[in-house]
Amino acid sequence: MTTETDTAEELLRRLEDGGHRLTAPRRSALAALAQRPEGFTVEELCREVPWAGRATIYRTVRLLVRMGLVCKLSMLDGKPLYNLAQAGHHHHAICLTCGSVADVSRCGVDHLLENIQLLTGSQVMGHRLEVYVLCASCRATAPQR
Amino acid sequence: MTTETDTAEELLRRLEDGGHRLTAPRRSALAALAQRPEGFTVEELCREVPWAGRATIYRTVRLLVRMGLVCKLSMLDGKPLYNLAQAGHHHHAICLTCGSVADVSRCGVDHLLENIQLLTGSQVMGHRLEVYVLCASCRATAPQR
DNA sequence: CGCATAAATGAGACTAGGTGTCAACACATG
DNA sequence: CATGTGTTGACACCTAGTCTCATTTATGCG
Ligand SMILES: [Zn+2]
Ligand SMILES: [Zn+2]
Ligand SMILES: [Zn+2]
Ligand SMILES: [Zn+2]
Repeated sequence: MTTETDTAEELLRRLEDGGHRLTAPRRSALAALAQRPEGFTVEELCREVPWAGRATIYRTVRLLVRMGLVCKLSMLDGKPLYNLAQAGHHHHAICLTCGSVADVSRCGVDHLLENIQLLTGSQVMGHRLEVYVLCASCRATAPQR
Repeated sequence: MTTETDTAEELLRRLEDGGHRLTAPRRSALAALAQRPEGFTVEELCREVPWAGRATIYRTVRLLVRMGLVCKLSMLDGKPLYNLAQAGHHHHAICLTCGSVADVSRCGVDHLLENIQLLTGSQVMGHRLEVYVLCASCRATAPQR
């Protein structure tokens, strides 16, 4: 299985492959980030790596998002949340109670997008789908009342 | 056909029905809002009704969102955009060029949501689907290069 | 109508989330 | 070693939004 350290190493490798330098602040940010499979905010990272500049952390996360290594998603109220990206196009099932994020790989909206294109004459450029759930373990600990 | 004034009147009526007072700032905010079928930001409303307090405008929009009369949606970068709600559950096709918002009533993701529920054991509580498009008129004026 | 009172307002402080600037620094390369 | 590009961090600044609290106002009741 993949450990958090492996994940951080992998991210570092990808950064390097992309022609980016592996600096101390980046290593720390990636290490902190890799330990949070449940999703994170940039401010949380800043608090976990206080000796690195806030702007640097934001720049690092933005870089990772642009490289497709991290996803920026949107909670129901619009608040942003980040998480490590799985490969390829996917959507997110976010638990409203514990905040865990499950990636949903199979995209079932292609048909809807085609319809929109046909009906409105518009060209679909992108889409965002977030599903807000009560995850299995949260259902177990706090059953439906 | 429905004019902007009709729209504002309708919103006022809905507010009143909900037990809310019809104050001058609310009337102005609704009037401004009704003139923007293409979607708006709260800051824009504030600029259009400068003699009403900023907090009041935010409170009014929040009220309308909670009453389901206005939708808060999310651009690709996460920036919020508001628009008048059509009836019932729907999604949004947002033009990246002109910012117009087309409501998409028929929801095609039910099947996907069912799958998520079955596969992960989680209970789907809500979802958000935004489609980013190049609308028909924007395609016409700035054709695909 | 007049009044009580709860709802609503507005000024302004505050927060989260994020970008832009710029001088200083770190490296790699010739 | 010189030079140039990538990166950093302090800090100012921005949008979006909430909170407080003293003051005002809409509305229902007598
Ligand atoms: Zn959960
Ligand atoms: Zn998709
Ligand atoms: Zn358009
Ligand atoms: Zn839907």
